[in-house]
Amino acid sequence: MKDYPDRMTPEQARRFGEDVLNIVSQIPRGRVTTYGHIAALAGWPSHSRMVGRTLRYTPGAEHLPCHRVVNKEGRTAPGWSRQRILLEEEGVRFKSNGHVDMARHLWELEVE
DNA sequence: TGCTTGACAGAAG
DNA sequence: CCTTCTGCCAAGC
Repeated sequence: MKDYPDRMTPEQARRFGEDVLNIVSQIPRGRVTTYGHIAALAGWPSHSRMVGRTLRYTPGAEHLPCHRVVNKEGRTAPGWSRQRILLEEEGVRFKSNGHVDMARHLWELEVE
């Protein structure tokens, strides 16, 4: 019974970061995916917040399609209004409440 | 060592 | 629909 959370070793953290960037680079144009999905694919389902941290603070993430990552409700990143513009330029539709129409654009990488 | 901060998620009101 | 709270967990201070 773990009454304490698993902690990432430096090696696991490094690997996690790689996987996150790797997955983000595969999001197709005009589609979006979520922080939670990426975290789960990387093997750390409870680390959705770490995905956001990685994208924001990792140098080099800017030239990846990180604007295609939104939260589960289709909300864009707080304080990054340009994200919406970038998505709309790819044809992503937003609902009247300002959220991405997830039913239409959600993309999930399949694993065999 | 302890408290605060988030590019999150889910539940509650 | 929106706000607020709790759980989450690495980073900052």
